Amino acid sequence: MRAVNDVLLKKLAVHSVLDSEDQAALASLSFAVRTFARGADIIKQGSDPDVSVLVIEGMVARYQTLNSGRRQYISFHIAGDWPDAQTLFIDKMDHALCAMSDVAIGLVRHDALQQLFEAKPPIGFAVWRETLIDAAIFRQTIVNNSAQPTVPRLAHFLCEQFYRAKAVGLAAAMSCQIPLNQNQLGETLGISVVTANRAARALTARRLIRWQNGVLHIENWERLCRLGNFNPGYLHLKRRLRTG
Amino acid sequence: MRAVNDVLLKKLAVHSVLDSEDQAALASLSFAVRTFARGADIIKQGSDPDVSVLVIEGMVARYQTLNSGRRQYISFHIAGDWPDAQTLFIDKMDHALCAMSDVAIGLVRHDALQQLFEAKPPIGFAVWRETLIDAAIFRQTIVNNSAQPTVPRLAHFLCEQFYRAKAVGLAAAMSCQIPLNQNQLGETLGISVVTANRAARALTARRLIRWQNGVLHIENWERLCRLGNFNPGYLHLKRRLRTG
DNA sequence: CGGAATGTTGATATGCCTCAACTAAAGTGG
DNA sequence: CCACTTTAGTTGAGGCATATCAACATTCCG
Repeated sequence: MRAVNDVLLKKLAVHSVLDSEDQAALASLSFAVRTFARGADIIKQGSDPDVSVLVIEGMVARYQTLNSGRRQYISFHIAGDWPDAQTLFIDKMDHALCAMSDVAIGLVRHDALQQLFEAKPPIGFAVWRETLIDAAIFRQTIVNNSAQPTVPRLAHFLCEQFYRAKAVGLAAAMSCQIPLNQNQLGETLGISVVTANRAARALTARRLIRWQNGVLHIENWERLCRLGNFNPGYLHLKRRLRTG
Repeated sequence: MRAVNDVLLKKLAVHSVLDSEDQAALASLSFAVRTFARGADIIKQGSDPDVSVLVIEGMVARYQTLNSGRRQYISFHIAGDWPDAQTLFIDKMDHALCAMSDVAIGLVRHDALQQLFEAKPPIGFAVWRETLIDAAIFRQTIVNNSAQPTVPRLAHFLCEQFYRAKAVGLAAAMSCQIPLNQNQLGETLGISVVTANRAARALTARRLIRWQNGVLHIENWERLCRLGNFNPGYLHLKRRLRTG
C-alpha cells in the first residue's frame, strides 16, 4: 500500500503548485488508516463526522437513498480523492459514503485540517480547489443525466472515469477499473438495470468498449468521446492528457 | 438598491459566524456594480474571468449549451449568492452565467479576495462554506433530476427555490419570485416544454401552487414538500425556517 | 393593428420501464 | 467434490411516461 501522505501530495500536485515548506506541512499531517470491504458504508447519511476521508486504494462512492428505497449514486472517487473535503465546513452529511470495491482510506481530524489551513493558506486553497473541481464534476453530471439519452450518457460517464483515472496514473494505456455492476450503473445514470445493460451492449456492439469483471477497456476513445459529448475541460486539469 | 457589502454580510451571517474585525474587513472590499437585462449573458462559457460575481438584485443562472443547441440550466442564484466563488481557483469557465431577470451584480477582483482570505482565514472559510453548500445543492439536483418523475421533480425544485428565498428574507409569507418561462423550466428539469407545462398544471390542479408572471404562490407547503420528497437538510442552514 | 413570445391542449410516436424468463458464473455447505 | 443458492448478466414482450408535432389561445409590445 502506498503511504498516505504520498497519495495526497501527488494528487494535489496534479492541480496545484505548493512550495517545499507547504509540502512538509502536508507530509506531517497524521492519518489513521482503515479498510472497508466492498459494499460497506464508510459514512452514513445524517451523521456528523469530525474526520475527513482520503481515498488510498480502491473506489468509494457518494449516494443518497430515496424514500422509494432506490439508491442514486452521485459521484465516484479513487486514490488521492478527498470525497468529503465537501463536509469540512458542513455539519450533517446529506449523503452517504460507501466502498465500491475493497478500499483503504485515511482519516484526518477536521480540527487538525482547519489549523493547517489557517497556518498555511496555500494548502487550504489547494484543497478548496479540489472541492471546486468536485463541484464542477457535479455540474457536468447534472447536464449528462438530465439532457443526454442513455447511450451517450453512459459513454460520457465512462469517458470521465477513465480520464480521471488516467490523470492520477491509475489507468493503463487504454483501460481502468470501474467496479460497478449493472444495477449500480443504472442507479448512477438514473436509468433501469435493463436499460443500463442495453446501453452497455450498444457500446460493446459498436466496438467502442469492452467491459468485464469491473475492468473497462476502451477500444475507440475518439468515437466514445464524440458519442458522449465528452470534453474534459470541466475536470480542470492543468494540461490535456495523452490518450493514445 | 441595497448596498453591496450589506447584502454579502447578511448572506454569510445566515451560514457562518464572523467577529467584528472580520466583518470590517469584509465591509472594506470594493465592488464594481453593474446591471444586466433579463436574458443577457454575464459570463460566457470558456472565458477566464479575473473577477467574482455577487448577486445584488434579481436572479442569475448557470447553464451549459449542448451540441444539439439545447440549454441545460444548472442552478439559480438570488441576492447574496456568490455564483462563481465556484470559479475563484479555477481557470476556465465550464459553464455560462446569465440573467433570468433584470439584475444588479457586484464584481470583485479575484486577487483582492485571495489576499483577504490569506489575511483573514475565517472569511475564507465562510466563503468556502458557501461553495460547499452550492455543491450540496448540485448533488441534490443530480438526485432530483435523475431519480424523480416529472411532477415530484418540479415540486422539489419549487420547494428549494422558495426555501432558499425565505432563508435570506426574499420571500413573502407564502410566495416568491421564480422568473422562468416553461421552456426554461423544461431545460432546468431535463424535460420537454410540453411536459413542463403539464407538470405545472398538475400542481396547480391539485391546489398545491399558483404560478403566474414569474411569481410563485404556495398553496399547500406541507403536501408540496411531501410530493417532492423535499427535505431542506442539504441546504445546511443553521436552523429550520418557519414556513407558515 | 400586427407580430412575437408564452402558455395550453390533443394526437401520435418512441424511448424507457416493468415484468418475466433464462443463462452463466461464483460462492457455499453438505 | 458436487448440489444448491446467490449474484450478475441477457433478452423478449408489453405498457406507460415522456417527446415530438401541430394547432390554437393569450398576452405583451411595438
